[in-house]
Amino acid sequence: MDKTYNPKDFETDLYKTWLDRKYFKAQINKNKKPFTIIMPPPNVTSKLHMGHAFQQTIQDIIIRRKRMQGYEALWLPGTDHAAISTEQMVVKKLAKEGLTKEMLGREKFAKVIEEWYDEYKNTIIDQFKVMGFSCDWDRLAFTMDEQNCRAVRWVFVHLYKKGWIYKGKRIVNWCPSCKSSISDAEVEFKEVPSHFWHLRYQIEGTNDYLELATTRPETMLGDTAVAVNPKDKRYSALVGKNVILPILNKPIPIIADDYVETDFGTGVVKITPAHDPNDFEVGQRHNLPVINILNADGTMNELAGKYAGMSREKAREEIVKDLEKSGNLVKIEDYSHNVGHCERCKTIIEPLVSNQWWVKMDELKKPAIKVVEEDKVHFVDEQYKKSYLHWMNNLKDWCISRQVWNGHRIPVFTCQDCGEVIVEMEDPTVCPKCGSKHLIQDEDTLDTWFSSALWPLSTLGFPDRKEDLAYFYPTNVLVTGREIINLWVARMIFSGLEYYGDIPFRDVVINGIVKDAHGKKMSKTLGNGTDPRDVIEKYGVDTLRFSLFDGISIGSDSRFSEKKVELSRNFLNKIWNASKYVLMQIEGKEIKKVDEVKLNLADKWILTELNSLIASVDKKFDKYDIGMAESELSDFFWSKFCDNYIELSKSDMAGQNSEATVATLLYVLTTLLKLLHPFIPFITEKIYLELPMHDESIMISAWPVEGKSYQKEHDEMETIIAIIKAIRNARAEKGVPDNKKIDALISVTQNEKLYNASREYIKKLALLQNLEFAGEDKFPQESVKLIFNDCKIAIPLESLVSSAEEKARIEKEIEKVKFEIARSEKMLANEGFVAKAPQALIDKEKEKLAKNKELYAKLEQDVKKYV
RNA sequence: GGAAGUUUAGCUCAGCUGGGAGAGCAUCUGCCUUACAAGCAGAGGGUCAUAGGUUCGAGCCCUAUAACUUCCACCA
Repeated sequence: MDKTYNPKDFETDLYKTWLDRKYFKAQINKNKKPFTIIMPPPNVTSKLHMGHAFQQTIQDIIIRRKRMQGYEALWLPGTDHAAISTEQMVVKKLAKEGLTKEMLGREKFAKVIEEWYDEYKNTIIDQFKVMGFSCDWDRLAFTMDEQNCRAVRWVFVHLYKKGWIYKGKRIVNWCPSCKSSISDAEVEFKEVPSHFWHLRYQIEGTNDYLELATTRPETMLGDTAVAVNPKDKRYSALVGKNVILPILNKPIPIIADDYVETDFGTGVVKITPAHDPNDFEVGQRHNLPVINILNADGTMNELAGKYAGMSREKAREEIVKDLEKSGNLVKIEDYSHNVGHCERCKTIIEPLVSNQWWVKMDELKKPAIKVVEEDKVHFVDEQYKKSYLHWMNNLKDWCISRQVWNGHRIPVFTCQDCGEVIVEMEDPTVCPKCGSKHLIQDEDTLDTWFSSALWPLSTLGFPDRKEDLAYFYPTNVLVTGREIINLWVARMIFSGLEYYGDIPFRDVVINGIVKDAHGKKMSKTLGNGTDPRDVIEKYGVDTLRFSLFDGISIGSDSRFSEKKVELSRNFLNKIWNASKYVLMQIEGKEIKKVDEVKLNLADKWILTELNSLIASVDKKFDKYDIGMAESELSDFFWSKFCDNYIELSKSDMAGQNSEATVATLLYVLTTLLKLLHPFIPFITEKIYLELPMHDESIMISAWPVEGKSYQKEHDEMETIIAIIKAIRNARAEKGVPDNKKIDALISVTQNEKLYNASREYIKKLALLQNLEFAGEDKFPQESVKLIFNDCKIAIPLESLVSSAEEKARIEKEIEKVKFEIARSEKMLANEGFVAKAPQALIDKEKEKLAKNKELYAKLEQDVKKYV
């Protein structure tokens, strides 16, 4: 083994070996239980960032443990085609060459997109491989691959025939920059400082005016009514009359509708059905005309008269000016309000009426609500269950058409001759009704989430192959971010239920966000992100992986800092060195198993500790509490194994029974490496392969289970460790430097055998030259005396200890014990406590009291000698 | 506007169905002890956000308040 830990030397090679030996492969195996995770597909064009490193490593940790536990563990990877953002990037690239997608036409454009995907497809995957992810790469899927296209087509046809997909005019969120509709879930609301423009519309046939306020004055061109609340007495006489719309000088009706609040603004609302979702509904109720005044790119259209062709911003300016000129602008107030922005390009969303494809949600959502209510799909963090249900219960129909070219094209064909609409699995060549060959496919493509919703199904072969589905589906756990619970998780749930008849996954783990050292979200624009690739370059993959999980809970946001990376590096270095030490100790020795040797006290202690560790780590894993599992492992490794056991074992190695120590060292180290393997796969494999008695790889070795425990010896060893600590403490307090070995005397009142067996442990760890057994009468006056329940220890320190000092020290000790006794007595004297506290607790308290009283008596006796 | 989460040592966070406040880092002290100075040993450091309440007993349960974070809705 190399002298220093240098991950660069072996990480890449080990991964190659795992790939060559096909350890990540999973296939139907009737002798094993399956355990499946489908990877949330990153965008094809993305590069590894901290979010991926964190979220995907969670899955790798889970799947590696399950594989070791003997499950047929499948982690199925894939990438997403990210239709709109890719299209935007490609369009931008084309623009540099002076081209537009229209110049290329649909077919050629699709080719350019494909080339783009081909170019980027492997970058993210390669980086996932560097991370050590144990995915079954042979199953690598893509949301635009053939299987997905088949699944999308099947589902579209299925829903269409059921009558759950329909085309309809509705208000959509229109992004003038993407030139497409986007779903509600893709709109981000941000508080924007703006104004309230107070306008006045003249009441027809009078010189009176109605005053109303608006945040979007330019939409007045599309006004087809003004509305008041039917109960509002101020205006009730006016309902049914008309007002004159300024600029256009045309009459529009005054209507009454409950939607208007009497106490907000002036209680009068202008109604623009084409450009506001609420106004649209009001318009429907009152049969108002719908006047769309915008083009797809956000400029004003021909219905805007003299403003046609202006941008919406420019039009607003001009209209306000004109209203002011005509005296119809009453005042302008500052007003800050929430404005919808496109999640992708941050452009302000323009609500407008258009003809789109929709999925009816009323029936789809019902079973999807039920399975979550009944915890068949279990949100590991309960709070997300609530928010999921809230969202689902208020779910409206889903707008699935997008006006971009990239993506799954809507498979609806219309016969140009007879108007027949054809929706089938295969593209039609002739109209089945009239035989015409004049068929035209719908121009739109589907929302990316339409295909993502089918991900757990399509990746396993839906709708064609059923064997993998039968074995690996439902998958066990989905690990994803909270921002896509509604966009994605919810849609996978109703999709799985409707199209395959079963839930897509049992557990949903929502992971937090990795923030920077100051708790700020890592973002490209702020430039505060740490690039995981830099960390890997400098410290290796294991270090990065480890640093992401140390002491965090995966559901809450965590902070990442180089400091944490260094701490992780230190721990991995510790593992390396401890392993090096173990290898040195066992070299050339005959190696037996722990159940074949006569174990020493320290061996029994660490084996017992190890058993509780295994139990506790398993428990944490099963709760997906993997950050805590990791810290517990590193605590154990560093403090219990290295600082305690290895140090204790040094004296046993020098003694008669070193074969037990050798066996225990190897067994404990091997077990710890296995437990740590899911977190840090490379270093654990590297060391594992250096150890004797290993299998062909740690990643396919058996996950540890609890062995035999030795509670009595364990507790005895704990006593000895406490004594060692007390001596060390006394040394430090008296200023004895560690490089000075001293002598000590021990007087044992009971369990002499234990102290005989532990003498070397105490000497070695408390840095003693000699530890003599002697009667208390032999204790020199000038010494530090430590009193325990079954022994007393004297450390003669000559000039370092004066009687007065030592007396003061013991008196301090007495005070402490007195305090303890008082505390116990007070508790036990409390009638309420004795009456209501659990018996076990009362007994424990009584026992403590007795022990402390005994100790107190001894200390009192001792302190008298100093009078 | 509605909801959720967080608030514990200087920093990052643990703290189980209520039963003596924990770890790591940082700080201070002593050690290059033959695996490791990226290390070892020891020490100091907290009114558990605030105010009430329930209880024999509250970091934990209840109510209110404050600060930060997030999600949902989108009233012109």
